[in-house]
Amino acid sequence: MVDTVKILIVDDEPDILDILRYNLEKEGYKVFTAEDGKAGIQLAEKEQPHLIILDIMMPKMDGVEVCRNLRSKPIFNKTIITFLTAREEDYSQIAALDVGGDDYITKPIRPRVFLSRIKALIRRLDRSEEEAEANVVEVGDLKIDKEKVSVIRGDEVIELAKKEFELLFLLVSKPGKVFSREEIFNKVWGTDVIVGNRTIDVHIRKLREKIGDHYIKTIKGIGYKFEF
Amino acid sequence: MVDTVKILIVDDEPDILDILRYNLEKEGYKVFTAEDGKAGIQLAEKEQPHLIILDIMMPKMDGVEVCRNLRSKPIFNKTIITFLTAREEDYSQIAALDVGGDDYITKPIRPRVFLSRIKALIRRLDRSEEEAEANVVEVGDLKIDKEKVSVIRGDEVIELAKKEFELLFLLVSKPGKVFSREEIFNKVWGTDVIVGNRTIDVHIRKLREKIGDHYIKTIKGIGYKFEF
DNA sequence: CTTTAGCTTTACATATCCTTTAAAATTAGT
DNA sequence: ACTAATTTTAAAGGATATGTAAAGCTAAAG
Repeated sequence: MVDTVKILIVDDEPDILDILRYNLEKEGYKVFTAEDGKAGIQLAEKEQPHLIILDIMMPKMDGVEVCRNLRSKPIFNKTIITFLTAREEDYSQIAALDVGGDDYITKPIRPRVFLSRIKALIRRLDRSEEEAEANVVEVGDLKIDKEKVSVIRGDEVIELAKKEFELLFLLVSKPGKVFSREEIFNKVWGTDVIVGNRTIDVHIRKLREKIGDHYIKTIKGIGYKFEF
Repeated sequence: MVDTVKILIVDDEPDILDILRYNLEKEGYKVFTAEDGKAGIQLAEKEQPHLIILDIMMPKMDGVEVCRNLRSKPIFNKTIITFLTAREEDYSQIAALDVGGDDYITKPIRPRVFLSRIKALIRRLDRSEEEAEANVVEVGDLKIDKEKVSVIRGDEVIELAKKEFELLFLLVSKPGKVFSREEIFNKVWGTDVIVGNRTIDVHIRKLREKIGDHYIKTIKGIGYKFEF
């Protein structure tokens, strides 16, 4: 369990910073704020917050760019990053998906909704730190056994290699969600390793070979998703 | 949300029953215990607990058998069943999952770990409401899910190609607003790409084909708008 | 030292999506 | 109602991302 959760907000509008800070501090979070991307990155490096909220539309360096910058550094591999975006502003939210954001929240901000959203994200953080995650995750007719690094379908046990397993586990963590290649690289390989861009495909292929074709679907130009 | 969670423990060692009961009751769960499989099944039928913890190694009827028996009855379809197993006996864990177990917990039991594990399982009970807050934009009878890069109408999932999705997303971002061709080009294709001027029309066509004709309206000589 | 398993790279085949084309249909203006 | 402008539509072409088999590499196991 994390005792005090540190949250960094980066937004060029002071009003937004104020209102978010007020709400988050009321819930007991430790809040840091920055008014532009550059300052945000510096502050993130200094404080290493658990969660970072980035406004997408900012002068100079926009949120997507900040995210890409952060995600390129190993320290921020596991940091939860969420975007703030006005619905009308721009549809550039699409780009945010490719960059490895965990979530996005649309303005106008409704404090109650906002908080419950943030809490859901924090829960995820707690869960991954908890020493006792479940050994078995079930999706559709597959049972995924973390301890055994294997998958069970019906009464058949399928042994997976480590990378294969991690890849599958990532996809399964949010069934239906499309994971971009960039996100997969960041989360499975980590940003400090550089591998050729066909590597993912080959692993996907082996996975499909082992567990069956229909679970993992390709979304051309975007990435892969798991469905059952 | 379930108010009082009922947990049934079946184990032939009274010491284990006591220690688990103590820990679970401390957390506010209602605990039932049985010392052999047969009694366990009877109690399960009477109390219909939310979660059942089965020791694998028991004289007479072992945990796997109990689980198989329970799972054959429709009432226990949704019940969460987890096994207690000594770390050495690997094979039985697999067997346990085959038979419809949801998870297994390895002995020796560490109370803190055990409890957080149980809590994780309990969370599954409530998950449907908890995770419900997906990130979708609803317009009319369409639900547009960015994470899944798909559109849902009724119970039908419509998969869109990347450009189609981006185009639709742009139009939907301001329902009613008329987007000029130029604007669409700039936002969806970007200013550095040059494509022929019929390209948009064709994409619009495919969109209409997939989601239905009436959402996207042509404003001749100007552009397109989304309405519902 | 040899073998093996897992991961990555390479190189070519394939499929899907995007774009273009051109004829048909629609709309607006006179 | 006729003409010109604009959009719709079907079909074909092309580009690019992905699929796939095979081989190379590396580190751990025997």
